[in-house]
Amino acid sequence: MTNKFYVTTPIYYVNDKPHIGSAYTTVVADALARANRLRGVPTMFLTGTDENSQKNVEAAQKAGAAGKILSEADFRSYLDEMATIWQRTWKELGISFDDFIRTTEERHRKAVDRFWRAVSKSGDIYKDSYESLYCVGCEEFKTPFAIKDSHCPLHPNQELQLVKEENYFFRASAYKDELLKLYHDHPEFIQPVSRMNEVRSYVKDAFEDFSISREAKHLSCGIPVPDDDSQRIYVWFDALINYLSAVGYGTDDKLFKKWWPATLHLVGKDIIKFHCALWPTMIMSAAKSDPLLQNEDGSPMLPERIFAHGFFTIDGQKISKSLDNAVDPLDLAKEYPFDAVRYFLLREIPFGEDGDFSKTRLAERYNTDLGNTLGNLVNRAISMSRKYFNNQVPNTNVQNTMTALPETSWAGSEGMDTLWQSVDQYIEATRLDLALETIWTGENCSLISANKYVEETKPFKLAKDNLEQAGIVLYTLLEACRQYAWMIEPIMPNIAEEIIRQLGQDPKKERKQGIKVLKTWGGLKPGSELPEPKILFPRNS
RNA sequence: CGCGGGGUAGAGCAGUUGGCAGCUCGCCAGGCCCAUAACCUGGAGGUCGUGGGUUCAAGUCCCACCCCCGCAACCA
Repeated sequence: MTNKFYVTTPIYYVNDKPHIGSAYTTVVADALARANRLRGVPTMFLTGTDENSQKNVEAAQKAGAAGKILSEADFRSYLDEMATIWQRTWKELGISFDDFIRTTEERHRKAVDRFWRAVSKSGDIYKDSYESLYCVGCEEFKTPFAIKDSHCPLHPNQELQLVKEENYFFRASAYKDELLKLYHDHPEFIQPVSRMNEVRSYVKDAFEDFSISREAKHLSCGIPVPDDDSQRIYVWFDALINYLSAVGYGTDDKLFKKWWPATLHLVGKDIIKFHCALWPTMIMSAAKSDPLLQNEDGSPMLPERIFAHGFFTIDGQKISKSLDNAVDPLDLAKEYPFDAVRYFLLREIPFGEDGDFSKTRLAERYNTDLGNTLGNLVNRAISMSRKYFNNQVPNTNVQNTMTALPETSWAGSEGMDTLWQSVDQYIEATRLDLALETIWTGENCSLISANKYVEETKPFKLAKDNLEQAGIVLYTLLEACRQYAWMIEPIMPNIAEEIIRQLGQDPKKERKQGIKVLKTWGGLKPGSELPEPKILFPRNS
């Protein structure tokens, strides 16, 4: 692994505001970014908007007054407005993106220009007259192979359009073998495995050259082809390059060298072909003529990993506007602390699989996992300490708290180390669901174990006849809570900080000490003040 | 021969490299009283879709079959 973490989400079309699906991708990226930052890894987290699409034009048209012709300025202000909405939504949801790229920005245009010229110099762009069936739904030309009953299988009720025009083509097919070799040599390149298989068979059977431009007269947006103003770059060819332009390709070589290649592209399962097949071949080609895209040995600098996550249904049904079941993440944030929604999204769905979103289930998880198990543990530990130890963390010898009291199942500070190891391992594997599961119900020092430890030792009784032991147990619980807070920080940043504050510590100061210190047993100072606890997750009926 | 997902306790779901079938909710019984009617223990409840096969051992691998869900547009 490299010593930096550059993670991306897809750039989103701005034909609508964010819904729970795009929020999911973005929350996953955010949690991974936070986890890496916490671990001291230099992190770049990129998200943004895809603005050069005909779909956006249509949306802008609809948003405007009926019958009014959309002017260039109208479109631009629509894009600005939507981009603002997306950015604001992410901020309200606590998304810690480091950069937000818009494909209408100058820096992107420059990157695309440089990239196109590089591919062209490599001899992989040619002009050809093209007559083919075009699916407006997919925004792509369909090969005969991909057509069923003279319709696109993805959009069977939409007529395919017969388009005949001069276009530029990208010689992707020239890289087919190199691509297959990449899959073979780097099985981790595409995850989960099922997607790798899907992509591989697509490349083997149906991978052809891509048409990468459209005649400008058909489009009211798009980046002009370098040196040919009559053509506009096809939206996908332009969009993928955002991952380069955001880190300085074409504008800032030094910055680019710092961040590229991307560590991880997070994508939805619907766009894997573009990311897993087209994108690497684009780079392979450009790299031949652009040293900036080459590794030291001259090989192309490809992204390290692409992870395709699944889709949500809402109460078992596909997200659809006609059913009006699209869930607005901002609405959810009104009903629950958004940390709770983040927890739900990341805990509920095995990463990479499809999953279901239901408010009932969210309420259940909120009350049980969060309120009963975590919130209650923090609350009872602090309350008892305050009650029996003068509103302080028991002033006990930390050494004595590293092992459990006899005849209990608590695994001690070693168990806590083991828990950290599992958590780190799962985060590394992008399995946040498993990381959370382990923290909650695992063998070693999970939240459940901690609650059990209370039952086994009964500190509320010990306080009466063995105050020293009571102190040991309570210190153990408080210190465990401190560590739990840091374990869940990437997933629930606000709650984590709140727990730290309730333990009488300053989250910012603690964070500065670095992960190694945070993980070390005994970070909580014996005898320090404990403020009155507040309910972390008020029960919701 | 379209594509994809799935069939595991009443409900919702986990089950990495095959090794005594788990989690949450609900239900029953008990304990506890520090805490958010929260916490802990025990119990009932599963022929892991069906039929074959490989293996000392299969929910997990192989083969066949059955059933369910999504695939106009909006849409990750």
